[in-house]
Amino acid sequence: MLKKLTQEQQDAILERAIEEFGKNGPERAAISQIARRSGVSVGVIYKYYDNKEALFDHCLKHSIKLLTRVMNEAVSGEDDLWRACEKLIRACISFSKEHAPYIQMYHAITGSREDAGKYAAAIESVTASTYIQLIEKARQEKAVRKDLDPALCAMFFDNLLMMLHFSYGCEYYRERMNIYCGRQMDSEDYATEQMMAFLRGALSS
Amino acid sequence: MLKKLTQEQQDAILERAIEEFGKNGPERAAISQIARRSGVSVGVIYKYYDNKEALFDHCLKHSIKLLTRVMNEAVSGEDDLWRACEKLIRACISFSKEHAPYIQMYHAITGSREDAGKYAAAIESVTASTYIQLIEKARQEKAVRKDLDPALCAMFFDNLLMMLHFSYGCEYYRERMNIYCGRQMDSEDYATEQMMAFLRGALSS
Amino acid sequence: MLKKLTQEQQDAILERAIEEFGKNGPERAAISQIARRSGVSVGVIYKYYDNKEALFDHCLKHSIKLLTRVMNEAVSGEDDLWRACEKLIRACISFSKEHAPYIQMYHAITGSREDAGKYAAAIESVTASTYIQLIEKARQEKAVRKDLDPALCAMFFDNLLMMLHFSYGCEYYRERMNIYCGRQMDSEDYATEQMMAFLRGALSS
Amino acid sequence: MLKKLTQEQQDAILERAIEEFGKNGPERAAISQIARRSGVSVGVIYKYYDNKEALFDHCLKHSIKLLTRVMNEAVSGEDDLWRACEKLIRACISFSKEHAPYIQMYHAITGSREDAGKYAAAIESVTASTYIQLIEKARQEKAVRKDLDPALCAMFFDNLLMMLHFSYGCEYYRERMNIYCGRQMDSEDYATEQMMAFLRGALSS
DNA sequence: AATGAATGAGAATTCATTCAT
DNA sequence: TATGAATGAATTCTCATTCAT
Repeated sequence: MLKKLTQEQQDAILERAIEEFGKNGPERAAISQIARRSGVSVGVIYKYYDNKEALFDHCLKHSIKLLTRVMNEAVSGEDDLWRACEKLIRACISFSKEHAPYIQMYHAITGSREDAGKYAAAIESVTASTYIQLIEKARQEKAVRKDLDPALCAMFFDNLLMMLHFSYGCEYYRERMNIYCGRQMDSEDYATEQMMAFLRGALSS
Repeated sequence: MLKKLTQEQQDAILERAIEEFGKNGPERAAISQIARRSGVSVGVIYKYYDNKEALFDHCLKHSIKLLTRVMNEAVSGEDDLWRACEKLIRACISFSKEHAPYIQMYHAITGSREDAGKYAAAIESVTASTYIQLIEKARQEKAVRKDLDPALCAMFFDNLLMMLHFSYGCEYYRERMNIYCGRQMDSEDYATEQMMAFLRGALSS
Repeated sequence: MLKKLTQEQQDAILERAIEEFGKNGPERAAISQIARRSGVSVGVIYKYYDNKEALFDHCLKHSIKLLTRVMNEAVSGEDDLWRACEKLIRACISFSKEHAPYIQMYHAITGSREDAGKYAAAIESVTASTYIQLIEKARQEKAVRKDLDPALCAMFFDNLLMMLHFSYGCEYYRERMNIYCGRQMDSEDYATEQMMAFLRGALSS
Repeated sequence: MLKKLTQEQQDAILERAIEEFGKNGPERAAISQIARRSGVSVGVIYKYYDNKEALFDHCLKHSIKLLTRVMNEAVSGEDDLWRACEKLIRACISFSKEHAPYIQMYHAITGSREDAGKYAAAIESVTASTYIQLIEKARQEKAVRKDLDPALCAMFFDNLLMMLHFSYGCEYYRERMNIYCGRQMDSEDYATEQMMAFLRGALSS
C-alpha cells in the first residue's frame, strides 16, 4: 500500500507500539512486530519516528498525557477532598480497565534504570503537587489530621492509586488481586467504597 | 545439577546474576558479564542452567524466597497487629535498602509476561493469607474496624508495603519518593512512624 | 527521455547530482537529497534515469565531457608544445578549483570497479593521442629529446596533470599538497611556473 | 569451527578485508562478505574489531605500514639521489604488482572526504619530508638545479610515484597505461629507465 | 569437567525504488 | 504526468548458545 497513512493507521501504530512496549518492555519490543501488527512496513515507522527510543518516548508521552488528563479531569474543580478521592479512584479503575496497555507501559518505565530520574520527574511532578495541595488545603480546613506530613500522605495515597492502576492493568497485579479478594474488586462500586473507607480512616482528623 | 563448583561459586553466580538482572533488566543483562563477575566461565553457567531464561527464573525464585523469608520472620510469633505492622515496615525498608537488586527482580516479575499469573500465585499467596489472618484476628479483638473487608484491607496494606519496597529498591520509585518528600524518607524512623500513623488511622476501630 | 521537465530542471538535477556524488561518494549520495536540492520529486528522477547507477553514469559522462572539452580547448590550435603545456596546466588548475565536484567524479571512476577498463578507454584515449602527437611533433622539431619514448613522456605528463586535478579538486590531495608545500600552490602563477620548469627540464633536448 | 582462530585465519581476515575495501570502498564493503570470504563468522570479526570503521582503519594502517616500509627500505642508507630514485621506482612497481589490493585501499582513502585531512597527514607526512630532504641535499651538492623549489619537486616526484602505484595496482590506471603505451611498461627495466631519464632531465642542474 | 572463542540468528536502521493519488 | 510516502531488502552489530580443546 503506497498511499499516505490515514490518521487511523498512524493511531494504530501508536496503539500497537504501546501494546508491544507494555507487553515486552522497551528493550524486547521489536519494531518489526509493531510494524507487522499495525499493518505497515518497518520503513514507515522510521518515517514518523527517528528511532525506537523516539517511538517509545512518544508512546510514553501519549499514555501519560491521557492518564494525567483523565486523572486531572477527575479532580479539577473539585475542592472537597473526599469527593476528589472518590473521583480519582473511579477514574483510576475505569481508565486502567479500558487502557490496560497504557498502564503496562507505565509499569515498564518504572522498571527502567537509566533514565528513571528523567521519566519520574516528567510523570510524577504534577500529580504530586496536586495531591499535596489538595491535602494541605483539607488540613487547613481541619478535615485532615495534623500529625501527618501532607507530602507523605499524598505519596501514600498515590501509592494506593498506582497499585490500583496496576491491579486493573497488569496481569501480575490482577492475579494478585484475585488472590487477595477473589473477584470482589470487579465491582467498581465495592472497590471504591472500601478504598474510600480506608482512606477516610487514614486521613480524617 | 553437577557437582564440581563449590557452593560459594554457585552462590556467587546467583548473586552476580541478580545484580546484573537487577541493574540491566532481563534483556540487557549479559551472561558473559555475570560469568566474568562471578569468576567462572560462560560454559559453566550453561552447565547449571539451560539458558538465560532458566537463570533468570532461578534468580527470581531466590530473590522472592529471601524476600518472603525476611518478611515472614518479621511477623512470625508476633500476634499484635500494630507491632507486626511496624516490624514489617522496618523489615521492608531495611531489606530494600540492603538488597535493591532483589527488589528490582521482584519488580521485573510483576511486569506483564505471559506467566505473570503463575508467579503471582507462588509469590503472593502466603503473604496474602498471613496478612488477612492478622487483620481478621485483630478485628475479632475489636482493634480493627468492622466496616472494612479484611481481605481488601490486607491488600491495601500490602500495596503500601510493595510500594515501599520499590521506593527503596528501584530507581524510578526512589526518584518519585524524592519528588514527593525530598530526603525525608531517608530516615527509617520517620518513614515508619508516618506510615504507622497512616495505617492506624486507616484500620483502627 | 520524456519531455516535461525544462532543460534548466534537467541541468539542475545533473549539477546537484554531481555535487552530491562528489561530496558523499556514489554509495552515500542520496537520491532524495538530489531531488530535494534540484527542486523536483524523487519520482521524476526515476523517469529520467533507470536507477541510481544510471544517474551516476550520466554524471560521470557529463563531468568527463566537460573536463575533456576544457582540456581540449586549451590545446586546440596551439602547435607550440610549451605554450600548450602552460595552457593545459592553467586550464587544469582553474577548472579543478572551479569544478571540484567534477574532479571528484573523475576520481571516483578511477576507483577500481569492474568496468574500469571500459571507462578508461572512453576517457583517456583522445587525451592520450593528443599529448603523444604534440610531443612527437616537438620531437621531430628537435624541441624534445630523442632518448625518451613519446608515449611514456605523454603519460608522465598526463600523470602530473591528473595529480594536479586531484590536488585542487579532492580533499585528500589538497591536504597532501599542503603537507608538501603549505599554501604555495594557491598561487596559480607560481604553480604553473614551477611545473613548467620541471617539465621543460624533463623534456627539452 | 569453534577453535581459536589461527594466525593464518586472522591474516586472512585482514587480506580479505583489504581486498573488499579496495574493491568496493569503505562504504560498500560488506562485513558479511569479508567474513564469508575469510571463512569465519560475522561475529568473530566483531570480536577482533570494534566495528567496520576500526577494521577499515586497521586495514589502512596495515597497508600503509607495509607500503611505507617498502618505500623506506628502498631509500634507507642510500645517499645518492639518482640511486634512491631508481630504487624507489623499482620498489613502487614491484610492490604494486604484488599487492594490488593495498594500492586499491590507498586509492580508496584518497577518495574519502570526511577524514581526508586526518588520513593525508598520517600517510603522506613521512614520505614528504624524506623526499624533500633527499632533494635538498642533492641541491646543496649541486646535483639538482637551484631554480626549482625542493618541496614542489618532491611533490611532483611523489605525484609520479603515486601514479605509478595506481598504474600497477588499480584497474582503471592499468588500462590507461595500456592506452598510452601498450604493454611496454610491463617491463620493469624499461619503465624504470624511462622514468629515470624523465626525472634526471627534470631535476638535474 | 571447565573454558572461552566462534557461531549465527535476530534486531535496528537506511534508502533505492515503486506506484496510488 | 508528477509527487513523495510506503516498501522491504540489505547492512551493521549484539549476544545467547555451542563445543573443540
